Amino acid sequence: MPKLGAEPIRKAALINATIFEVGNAGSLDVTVAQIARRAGMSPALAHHYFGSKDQMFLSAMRYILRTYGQSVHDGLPGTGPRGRLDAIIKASFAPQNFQRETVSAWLNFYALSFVSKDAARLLQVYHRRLQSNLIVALRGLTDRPERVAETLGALIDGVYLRTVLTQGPIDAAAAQSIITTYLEEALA
Amino acid sequence: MPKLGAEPIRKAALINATIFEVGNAGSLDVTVAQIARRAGMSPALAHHYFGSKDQMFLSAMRYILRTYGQSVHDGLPGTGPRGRLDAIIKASFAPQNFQRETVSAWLNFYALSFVSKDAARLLQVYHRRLQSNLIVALRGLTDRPERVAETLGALIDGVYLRTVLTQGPIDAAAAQSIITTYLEEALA
DNA sequence: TATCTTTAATTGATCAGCCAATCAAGAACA
DNA sequence: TGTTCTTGATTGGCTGATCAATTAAAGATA
Repeated sequence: MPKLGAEPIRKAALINATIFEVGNAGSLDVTVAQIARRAGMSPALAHHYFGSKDQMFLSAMRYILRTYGQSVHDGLPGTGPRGRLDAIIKASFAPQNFQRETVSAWLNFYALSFVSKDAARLLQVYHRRLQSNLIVALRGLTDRPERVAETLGALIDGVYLRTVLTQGPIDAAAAQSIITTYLEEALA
Repeated sequence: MPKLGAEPIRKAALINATIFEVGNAGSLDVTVAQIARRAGMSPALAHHYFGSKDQMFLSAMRYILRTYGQSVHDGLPGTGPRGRLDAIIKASFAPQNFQRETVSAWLNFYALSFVSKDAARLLQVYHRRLQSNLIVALRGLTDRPERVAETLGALIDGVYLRTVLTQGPIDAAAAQSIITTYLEEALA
């Protein structure tokens, strides 16, 4: 039943399934068959659309990074420098970013980026953009925006990681409050 | 040629090989055969000593955490509260912790801990101990040691992650300077 | 000392099953 | 007709794991 225009739908389903399965397994040790089955199609079709398992991983990673970048961008206009800053922080701790599977996939892709040139490049692009956003937002709030941006970026990553790794329910508010407390000290 | 007392040697070799192979692959998608070959023995022997692939992963993780905990403990006596604090920070950014394979394995185990109860427990133990060390060291330096310890712990993780993910040579000194700058602000 | 027994170390052979990937071919639309 | 979509069948190879069998050391016996 070849409904035309299936490609983007199938690809999206496969990317979703990839993130889910990777998150569920806690590692990249998942099979194309698993992913394809989860996405409701045959393994052959998955290969047809992505060519290889590696490409599926990369596309999933691209999707995750794009989604995050988009959520930052959407909140960005903000009012004044401090508004911009808060928008970035808020986006970083949005509920969607705390979904188990997303986080697990994220971590696995981090690890992958040590080895895969493509993954490393993707990560670097996202990273630089975030950093540049932070620096712009910090101008006018401090006389060393680069330095504060570096610390703030690392702190966001660290707090995010710990929040997510800590067992029990996720407390996004507590996470954000650590960030804002730091900012109050650093911008004072 | 059964030289008695081979067990600890073989196990150590396997753990080393596990970390190396996981780090090299950038994921847990490595085979027992790969690991065993790297450790210079047959896959059967690897199974003989560890029972299963999962147990090999867990043992490798245990080893990494123990090594890190030991390096903190070794530097700990320190002189006064600030000495203790610096010892912990120094240990966290010691050269051994920046080895590619170790970091990659670390990240993969983080991801694994979402799914494996055993891995999660290991991580929690290490985490709590580090946190408690930080709090003790911070007493007398601030009137809210818990709060600062939380931020500091997250910051160490974040800075570590970014240092390691950034392409090019590793600048441990720059990493440490971010931490100390934060401390100067927070303890002022 | 010589021989027997026990035990640890080690592997090759083997298992059923799954792997990623390819391809030819069928099915449904334009 | 031609294009897109879809899969079953198939490929060669690798998977984790088990087990029986071999080797050599240590300990016991005489």
